[in-house]
Amino acid sequence: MTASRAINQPEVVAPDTAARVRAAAERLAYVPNRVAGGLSSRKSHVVIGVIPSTLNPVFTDMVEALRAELLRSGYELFLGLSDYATRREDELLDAVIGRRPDGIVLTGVVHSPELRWRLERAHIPVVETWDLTPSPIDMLVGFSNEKVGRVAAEHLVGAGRRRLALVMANDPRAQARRQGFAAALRERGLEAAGEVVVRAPTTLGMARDALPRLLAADAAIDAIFCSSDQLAMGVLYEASARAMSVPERLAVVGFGNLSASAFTYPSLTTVAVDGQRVGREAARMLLDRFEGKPGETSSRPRVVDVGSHVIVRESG
Amino acid sequence: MTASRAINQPEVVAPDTAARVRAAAERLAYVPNRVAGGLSSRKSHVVIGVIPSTLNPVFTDMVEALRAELLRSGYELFLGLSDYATRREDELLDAVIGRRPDGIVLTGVVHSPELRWRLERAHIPVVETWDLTPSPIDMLVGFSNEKVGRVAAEHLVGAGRRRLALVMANDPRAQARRQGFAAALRERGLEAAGEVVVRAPTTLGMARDALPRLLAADAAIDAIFCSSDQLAMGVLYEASARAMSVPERLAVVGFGNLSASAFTYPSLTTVAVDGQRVGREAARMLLDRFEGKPGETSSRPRVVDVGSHVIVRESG
DNA sequence: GTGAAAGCGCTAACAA
DNA sequence: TTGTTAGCGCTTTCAC
Repeated sequence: MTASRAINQPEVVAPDTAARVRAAAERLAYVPNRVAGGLSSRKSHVVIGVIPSTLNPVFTDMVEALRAELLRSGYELFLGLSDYATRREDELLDAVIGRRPDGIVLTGVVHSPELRWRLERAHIPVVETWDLTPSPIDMLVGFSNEKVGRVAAEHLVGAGRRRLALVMANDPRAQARRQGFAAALRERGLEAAGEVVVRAPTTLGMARDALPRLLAADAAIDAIFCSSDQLAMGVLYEASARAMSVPERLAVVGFGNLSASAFTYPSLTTVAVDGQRVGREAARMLLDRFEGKPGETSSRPRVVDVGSHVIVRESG
Repeated sequence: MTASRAINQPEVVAPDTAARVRAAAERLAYVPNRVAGGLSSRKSHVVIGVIPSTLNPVFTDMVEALRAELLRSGYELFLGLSDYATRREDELLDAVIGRRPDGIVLTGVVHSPELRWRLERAHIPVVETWDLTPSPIDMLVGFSNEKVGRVAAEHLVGAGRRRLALVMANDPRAQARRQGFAAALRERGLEAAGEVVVRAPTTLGMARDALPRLLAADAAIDAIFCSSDQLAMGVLYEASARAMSVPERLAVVGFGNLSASAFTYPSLTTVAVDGQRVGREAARMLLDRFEGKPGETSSRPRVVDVGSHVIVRESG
């Protein structure tokens, strides 16, 4: 017990006792077993984040900010990969909950009912991210994907485009963006001039293939909205290969504002979300909860909408 | 105890007993506490992978293959981010070892001496990846970064290029590629016509900035080798913006063969490594070790060199 | 400032 | 097929 104290709160132990413990620990290359510690104290100092795939760089800013913020308060972040598959997410979260992390950060708000029920019963603080819903499991930091689609449509129509096409991934959040885009067009008496849906995880190549298909259906399309900057880059490359000038002949708008998007040529117009803020807010919500005395209601709101906005660059 | 068995090995329990346990578990939304289970059985069924950053997509294939292969044998993969910083890696690994995972997968072979000592003492199987070293901590699946640089230089010189420049990240593996490149040039009586070193984690923008700097130092450079495809894409964009034709005026070669690299325009010549194989081999080495009876020597070699090769595409 | 007792939730080992 | 005992490595609590 004295050894435990010497390591975790050296100040309450006599200096020479502490020194002796330290020396022994050093000699034995002792690494505390935090599994046992966590089991006993019911505190793991671990948060597990679940993202669909490391392939998608759109989550990078969120993850890095989340990690940095948690770290400052002595929490470690580990990542699980759900592979864009609901079944896989269920399995993964069984493992995650079973590990009793102090907090869980999820991407997306669409989960199986069983998962939801388990998460609620587990009494582990959960932050859902990257989308909005009227019925979050617990806490939520997101934005309206539907609005992202609307904003993109409004921007393109406002810029005089009339034959607008879509290249969309098939994940639920991308589909929400699609819906918003279509709704905004309808309100203006327009409709989409074409659409290609690609399967997540997406690649640049899928987007390159999409352009000729859209053109075959309607050779006069003058704008394309893609569900991610990655897809938009693919369209940009294909346009370049076909010597279709962007933005004169074709406007291209993406989503996510990847760190690369400002530096493509032409640079990419995109609907941006402040990923760092998502990560930071999520971390703070969790940290608030960790510190809160039981029964005390936190001052921090449990739902934050970080919004989104168009960043106009050269591509449209 | 019967409940424990009913959940973990239902076949050894009377059918109706098992059914009653299942029903109760269902009703209570019981999720086994794998922390306690792991503490007791000394088996966590978790492997922790440490990568520098989710930002760098070069590790994606490795991570996905590693995850898939482990999953098939009932192991879960979690990821920790080391941020390209040795100090951070030390802290992170204290947390990792403290969690007593069944295995650890590291990227890179350069670690602090204390870390090495701790890892050895912890008796947790460790696979280092993405590089070679004569003195691995335990197991190793990698390739020679030095050779990657050589191969790139040989390819470019073989293609008639004579004024070769470099855009390199400052991480140890990129620096090894640089050394190999320089050595191969020296052996041919050449030397690098310019070099820009950028700080990891790198961005496309850094590479765009690098091109004018190289050109200012030597306007006649005819080839650039970049330490990653990401940087190479930045150079490609900048060349495009300056209307420098690639590959006629300037050859560009990257490293990593990102999924995007085949689909850029012009498509990117790169030195490729089979990341999936790295992940698969690492997983199998670990699984072999997990299954091995103590004292039994595994049949699988402890060091695998997966090699690297040039993929010639349009950019050079 | 130090220590002894109990227990976190589970499983290994052995007994019935 | 089921149950009992002990203990994984630590922290909580309380006594000294």
